Amino acid sequence: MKQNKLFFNVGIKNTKQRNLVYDILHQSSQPITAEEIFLKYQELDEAISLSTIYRILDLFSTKGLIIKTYINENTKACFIINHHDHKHYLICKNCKKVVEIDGCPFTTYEKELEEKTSFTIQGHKLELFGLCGGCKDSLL
Amino acid sequence: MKQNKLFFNVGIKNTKQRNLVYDILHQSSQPITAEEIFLKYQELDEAISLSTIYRILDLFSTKGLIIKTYINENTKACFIINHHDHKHYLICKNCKKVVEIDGCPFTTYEKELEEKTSFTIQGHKLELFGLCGGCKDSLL
DNA sequence: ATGCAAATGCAAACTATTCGCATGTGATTA
DNA sequence: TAATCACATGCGAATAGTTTGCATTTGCAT
Ligand SMILES: [Mn+2]
Ligand SMILES: [Mn+2]
Ligand SMILES: [Zn+2]
Ligand SMILES: [Zn+2]
Repeated sequence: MKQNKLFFNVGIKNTKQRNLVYDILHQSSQPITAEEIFLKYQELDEAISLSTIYRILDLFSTKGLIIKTYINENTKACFIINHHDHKHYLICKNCKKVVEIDGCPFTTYEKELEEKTSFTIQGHKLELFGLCGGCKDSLL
Repeated sequence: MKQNKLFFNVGIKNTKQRNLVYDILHQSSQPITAEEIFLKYQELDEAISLSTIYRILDLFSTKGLIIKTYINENTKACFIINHHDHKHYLICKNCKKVVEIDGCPFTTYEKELEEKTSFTIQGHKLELFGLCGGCKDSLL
C-alpha cells in the first residue's frame, strides 16, 4: 500500500479503512456522523465494520486529524476534518443545514472574563441557530 | 395534596413526584442529569422510577419550566430551572465545575451575521471552557 | 519472506433514553 | 364525601449510539 504521509506523521498505520474514512471526511463540507460515514463507505462498494469506524474516528480525534463535536443539541457525535482554523456554525432549525461562519466574535471578551472569574480560558464553543434563507421563505 | 400554583398555571397535575423533582432542580445551582435527580430523590428516602423522571423532565421542558441542555460535550442531557434569563457557562475541564457568566457578549454580532448569511437568527449557545482557579493551582 | 504488534470484524455489552401496558392517583363532579 | 375517569406512574422491555472482548487478519520493520 502506498505510504500515507499524513498517517506516518502522526505515527499510525496505513490501512485501507483509515484511508477511505479519511477521504470521506475530507470530502464532506459538513460535520458527519459515524453512521453517515458507514453508508458512504458502502456506496463505494467497500465493506467495513461500524465499530472499526468508531475506532478510527477515536484515533483520528486523539491525533488531532479530526474534530469530534456534538452539533445541534444532538445525541449523535459528528466529525469533521481539523483544518486548524477556529470556526463556528450557524444551524438551520428547520432543514438542519450547517453554515460555517468565518471569524470569531471574541477577542477581548475572554480576557475580561478571566479577570472576573479567575478561570484560565482554554477554548469555547459557539453555536448559533435560526432559519436559513430558503426555510424562511418556504415557511410563509 | 396542597395545590401547586406553578403547575396549575401551566395546566399540569400536581403529583408527589413532580413536586419533588421540581424541588431538586430548584435547589441545584448547576445543571443536573436525570440520574443525579434520581439519586437525590432516593437520598430523601423516597422511591421513584427513572422513566418517570424522564417523563417529568420532558414535560417540564415543553412547559418551559426547565431548560434541557447538553453541556460539556457530554452524552447525557442536563436540566436546570428556567429563570428566563439568558445565561452562558464557563466549565472547568478538570473538575467539571460549571460557573454562570452574567451578560452576553453578543449584541451587534448577530445582526451583522444575519446580513452576511441571510439567516434569521433565533438563538445561540455559547460555552467557554478552561481551568478554574482551584484546579489551576493544584495542577502545578 | 518472516514475525509480531497492531488493526479489523463480529457479536455481545453498555449507557442513556424511550415506550407499552397494567395499575394507581389527582382533579372534577355529583 | 364518594364516584368517575383521564392521566401519571412503575416496571420491564425496547431502542439508539457507542464501546469492548476476542479470534483473525494485516501492515510494516527486520
Ligand atoms: Mn470563537
Ligand atoms: Mn448569549
Ligand atoms: Zn433551512
Ligand atoms: Zn476546576
